[in-house]
Amino acid sequence: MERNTRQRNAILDVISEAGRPLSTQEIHETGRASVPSLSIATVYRTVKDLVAAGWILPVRLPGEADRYEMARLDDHYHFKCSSCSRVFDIHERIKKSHLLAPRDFVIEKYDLILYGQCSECRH
Amino acid sequence: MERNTRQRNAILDVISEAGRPLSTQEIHETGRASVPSLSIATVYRTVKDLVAAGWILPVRLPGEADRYEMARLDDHYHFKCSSCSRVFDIHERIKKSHLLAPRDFVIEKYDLILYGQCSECRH
DNA sequence: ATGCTATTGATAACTTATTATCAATAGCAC
DNA sequence: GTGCTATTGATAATAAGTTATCAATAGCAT
Repeated sequence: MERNTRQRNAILDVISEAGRPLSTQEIHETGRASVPSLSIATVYRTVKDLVAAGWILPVRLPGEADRYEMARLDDHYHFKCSSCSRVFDIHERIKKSHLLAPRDFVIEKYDLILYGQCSECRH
Repeated sequence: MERNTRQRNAILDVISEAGRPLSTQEIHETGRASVPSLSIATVYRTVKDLVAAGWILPVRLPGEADRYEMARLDDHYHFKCSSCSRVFDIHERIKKSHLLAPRDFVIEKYDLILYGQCSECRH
């Protein structure tokens, strides 16, 4: 990541303006608006570099390819719309004391994923 | 699933006695104790049939192959041990009212996955 | 016990996501 | 503007999990 290319700028712009985790396909399609020649290979390469550099984080859902979003410090979880397949960030607080396991298990972290209809699809 | 074979009995026995979701590898390895010739192809075929018949359910974790457990009616969630990679069922109750999303989102279901050290690995 | 055929075991083929390859292109220091 | 070389685009290759193929085997009805 030594040079400042149109492709990299486009990819980081797409991710930072999305406000939700994007798949490599979504990044590719949206990025082509500003760089029509953008290759899926470049998306994968750049995403990999951005993760390594700590700018973005992978969002993993069961049975699905990774999505990516800007690295944030506040913890949050995710909502996947069953209709449009888009994933949204949920910033509502959840009390960790409600996440229970048997007393002899030590909880280090958790993943909470909600599924349902997003505001645009629920009609 | 017309005939009652040693392989199918072994596979269903392994899953029903495990008490936790098993990967196809775990089913294969454990099943070989009773049917040494058991093929991984038979494991996949039988698991597929058992899911279709409603006897077992797939348990999906982010970035991992499906595991399988007996179909149960009570809802529960899962705990994955970061050390031994085994997944356990957690039957502690969680109040759904604590799972929040923006008011214009409709929640249909959720997945909660805890990660940490199981009782055997926490030492 | 026999015969039909569902099932099995071994392995090739496939799938989907991701990475590697390499000639052509384009940042950027000069 | 030049030249060096990092980066790109197109595509082949890879990886891991799962499914298909097919001859050999083994349930089970008779």
